[in-house]
Amino acid sequence: MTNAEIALIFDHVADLLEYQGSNVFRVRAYRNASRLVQGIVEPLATIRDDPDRSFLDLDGIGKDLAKKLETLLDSGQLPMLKQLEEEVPQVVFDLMRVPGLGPKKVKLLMAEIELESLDDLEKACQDGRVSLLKGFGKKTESTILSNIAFAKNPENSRLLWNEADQIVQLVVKWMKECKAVQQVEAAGSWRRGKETVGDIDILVESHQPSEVMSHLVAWEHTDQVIVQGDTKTSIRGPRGIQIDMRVVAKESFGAAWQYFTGSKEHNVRLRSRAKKLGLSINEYGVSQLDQSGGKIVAGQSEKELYKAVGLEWIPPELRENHREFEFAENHQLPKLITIDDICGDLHMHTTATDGEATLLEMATASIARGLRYIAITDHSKRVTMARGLDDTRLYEQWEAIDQLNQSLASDGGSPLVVLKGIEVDILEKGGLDLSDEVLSHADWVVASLHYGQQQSQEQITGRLLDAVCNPYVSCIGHPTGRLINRRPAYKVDLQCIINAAAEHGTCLEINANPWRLDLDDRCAAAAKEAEVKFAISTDAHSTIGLDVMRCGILQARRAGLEARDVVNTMPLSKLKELIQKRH
DNA sequence: GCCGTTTTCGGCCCGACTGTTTTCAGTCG
Repeated sequence: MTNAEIALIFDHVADLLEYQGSNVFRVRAYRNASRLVQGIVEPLATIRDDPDRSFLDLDGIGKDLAKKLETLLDSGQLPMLKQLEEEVPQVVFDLMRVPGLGPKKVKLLMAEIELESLDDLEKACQDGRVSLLKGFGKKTESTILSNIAFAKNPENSRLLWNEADQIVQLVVKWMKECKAVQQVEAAGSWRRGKETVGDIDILVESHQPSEVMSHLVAWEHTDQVIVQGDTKTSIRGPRGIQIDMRVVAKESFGAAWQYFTGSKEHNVRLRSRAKKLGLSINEYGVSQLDQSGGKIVAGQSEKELYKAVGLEWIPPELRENHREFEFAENHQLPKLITIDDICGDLHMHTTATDGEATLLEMATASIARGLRYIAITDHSKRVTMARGLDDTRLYEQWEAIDQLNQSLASDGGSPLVVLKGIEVDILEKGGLDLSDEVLSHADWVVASLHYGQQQSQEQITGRLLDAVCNPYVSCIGHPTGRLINRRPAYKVDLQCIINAAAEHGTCLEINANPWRLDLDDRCAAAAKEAEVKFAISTDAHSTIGLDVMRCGILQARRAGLEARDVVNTMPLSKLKELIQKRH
């Protein structure tokens, strides 16, 4: 039983308990446990089998949950879940996912109306049967109806970060045009750089909140007003995404920005920390709990808010209640990598295979973006769909690269060095698509797995391990193969790959393509722990594709990576030394 | 269900908005 499966089970238990009206803190304990387990890369069985370790050492796991973990690992089942599932009909889960319906309302609906599907509820609303129930009215009924329609549309899922970013830029620009607005910042999961964004949070400083609200509502992209109050307004904007806006005064801006950035778990932890210090934090500021009558002691900036509870300012990308509090307390926060640290890009394609731009165009675009070196890594021959390169065509490309480098250098002062690379395919039967002899002449070799993704964990791990151990392989490309919202990762024992990469000095890639972004943050954090080095690469198939580097940077920051963890922050001379050392 | 240099029992973050209530519960973030 994998960690992900266990996490899912705990989350499911939490849903069921919540529906049954169980103690909210008990529900939270299961949710916390689910999150915790999800964040652990090594299999839980490893912890169980280690005599020096115990589940009880995990923060949030007590006697009961430790026992349940054992049961799950031993039997693959949880008797408690079986019991709960018998008590709660399946349709409840669909109902709970409708915005505006929580456990209480769902329970009442289930008790009063015979419901076996979401369609049944839709019909009941249309017939006016829902508005007759106690606590429901005409307004609630029509809200439910439109929310069901919204939930049914598969287009309305979470947006990729860069898709959300485009909308963020639009709405921020619009709000800045409002005269009543002093300051605008985006917050939420967009600011934390999450892979996907469910809604957009915008914070505004103003003395005239109602004018600010009207301005948002009047936006050409506003499809629907969900709520509109004195300090808070929510609308549905482009692509159905919900945009929440809060308006505060200057003295509360930092506190509100912190609150609105989240994550929820980070905020809960922060506020309970404040409480222990005799302080209370809300979105208006930090106040004293004692007899001073709630005197505000901080709130204008995030920095002073964190300082008030004895912490260094924590970068948004780390605010997930993982280890950031421990780091901030001990002045051990990582100095997170920034886009300005990047000197090169070590994974991109050209028209020689499935890229849209020529070698020269990619080089020119890279110079324009301030890069000092790039590696051209087209596909190898196994990737027939992309017209992958065989030995002959690869050598031809390398000759062209030599010539390009010469002409770049002859222009006086070489702005860019192009490395001779290849994205060599990791074959289904094991081994690589090109010989060691050929690979030994490359400057940079990315080894990636594209075929046989349905194989067993043993097979896939074995194939990747062979590649990691090959001295001519510089880096493993997109190490899990997942496509966000489209395709899950292939089955691979990543901890095993990480350990081998650390031992052999092979880099692991953080693929900056917003659909990929693997290694993800938790796996990258585990790899950093093992002292693995990373390459953050765009895998660009066009000149525009080079611009996704910032998405990769965000993922790296979420993993707590620093410039020194990432090889393409190095000057070329040092990078070459590193590659030579492996051969 | 977890947790403890103020606690092994009694806490567990805090506030806005809506609809339907006639003072607030439910939901959301």
